[in-house]
This record gives sequence, C-alpha cells and structure tokens, in this order.
Amino acid sequence: MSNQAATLTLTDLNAGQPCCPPISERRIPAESAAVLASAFKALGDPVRLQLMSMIASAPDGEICVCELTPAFPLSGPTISHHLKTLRQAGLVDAERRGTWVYYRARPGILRQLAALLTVEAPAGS
Amino acid sequence: MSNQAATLTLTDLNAGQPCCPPISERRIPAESAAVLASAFKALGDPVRLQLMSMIASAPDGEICVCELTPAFPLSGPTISHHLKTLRQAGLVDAERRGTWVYYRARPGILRQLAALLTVEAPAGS
DNA sequence: GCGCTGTCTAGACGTTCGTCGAAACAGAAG
DNA sequence: CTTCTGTTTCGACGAACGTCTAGACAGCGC
Repeated sequence: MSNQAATLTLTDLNAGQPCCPPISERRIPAESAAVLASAFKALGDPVRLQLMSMIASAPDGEICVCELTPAFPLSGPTISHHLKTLRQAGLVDAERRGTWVYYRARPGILRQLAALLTVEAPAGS
Repeated sequence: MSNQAATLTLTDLNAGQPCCPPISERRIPAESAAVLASAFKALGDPVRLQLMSMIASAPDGEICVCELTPAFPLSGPTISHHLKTLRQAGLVDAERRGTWVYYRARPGILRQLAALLTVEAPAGS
C-alpha cells in the first residue's frame, strides 16, 4: 500500500537526495509542490497532527493502534482512516506483529519538511 | 477560516513565546493541535505552497499580487482567495501601496512550524 | 468629474474530506 | 474448527474546500 500510480511520492523523494531547498530560497516547482503539499495536507488535521505527535514521541519509537484509538473521542474506523492518510503521505510506517499493529514515524520525511520551512535568521521582523 | 473567534490563532502564538516543543518530544495538546493544524492545512495546497514559496523567496522580502497571479493558470479571484487563506493562517502579511498590494512572509511562524517538525539526529536511518 | 486597471468580496457549483455504522479480514485462544 | 478481539475496508452522509463568474471597491490618469 505505497501509493497510487501518481507521478511522485514523498517516499520517493526521501529515498533520494533532499528534494528541495527552503521555500525562502527559491520558488518550489509545480511537481514538487504537489507532493509536498500532500504531506502538509496530511498534517493539516488536528487529529492527524496529534496522532503524528504521539507516534513520533513514542518511547520505543513505535506505538500500538490500541493505544492511539482510546486517546480520541472518535470511532476506531475513523482513527484507522487517519492513520491510513498518514501512511499514504509517507509520514509513518505500519507493521503488524501478531494481533496488534504498530506505527512508527519516518524521521527523514519530517526533517525534509522542516528543512523546507527553514528561513534564514530574521533581518527585520 | 476554521477558527476565527476561536481560542487561539497562530499569530497569537507567534506574538508570544515558542508555542510547542517538537512533536517528537511529547504529544501536542488538543488546543495547540487545532491552531497548528490550520497552519499546515494552509500549506496543504500546491497553489498555496507555491505562493508561499514565491512570497518567502521574493528578493525584496515582498512581492506584488500582480506578479503572483500570472504565474498560475487560475483566475484572479482564486489567487486572491488562496492569499486570504494564507493571511488568515498568519503565514503572510499584506500591505496596499497605491494601486498594488504587496505580500510579505512571516518568518517567525515558518520557524515555529519548522521547529515543530524537527527530530533528533537519526540513529539508524 | 469620468473611465481604466488592479484587487477583493459574494454567491454558486462540483469535488473532496471527516465521520459514522456495518461488514470483512487477521491472529490468538479454546 | 469455532469463537473472540483487534484492525481495516466499504458505503453513505453532511460539511468544508477549490474554483468560477459577476460585481464592488480602491487608486491612478485624463
């Protein structure tokens, strides 16, 4: 379940070199913008952002769905849907071990997004 | 325009201290998640991401709408709508000087979002 | 004043998103 | 094999989004 037959995916970008310089350096090309925007869109929901945070801050680097679901006043399928969105955006990885499924963050992707938003030290403001 | 008269805005967060530690350190509280997610959602559209990039990378720190609009195969009102979204998310500032309106990035906000996505140096990956 | 250009607002339309309940799938335990 | 629990997929519905056209507002020049 990597992704559809789209042109690019964030995972592809991560596999290679750092995809883009910071947005303050030069304009993002249209193709990269589509891929990167999909990653930001995945983070653009409060539930998913908290899920991402819980996964990224898990003590062992991974966390069980059974621990994520009860943390929100939402149904199981809804949480699963959000996790799928994060998965398709390339932000997290899932692995089934026996009965439970464990989620793990992809630090490389997060670092790329952070680098994209980096700006030089402020001159005026 | 999800949270107009809501509890917080990203601009408020920026005015004060750094709002949140990186998501890899601890789980984002629900209130902060709502504000931060709205910022990521604003960046979650290819057009807006490119607009943001063009604004942030403008040589003089600001750029005229008349320069942004012809860069996309979209109508003027549509571009204006996207700029309004970026404005309401607190990511950019607008100023009218005579006939033209100039947009300028808010580096502090971008830095906060970048800091949020920062993760420690990779152990294995 | 009048017209012209640039930008934003208002309303409408089709698409996408977030949520749910019901059902299907995967493993573990009797 | 049967049953039970955990997780995902499937359809459906209302809300939000992205886009458009038409109109309104702000400055400049005649």
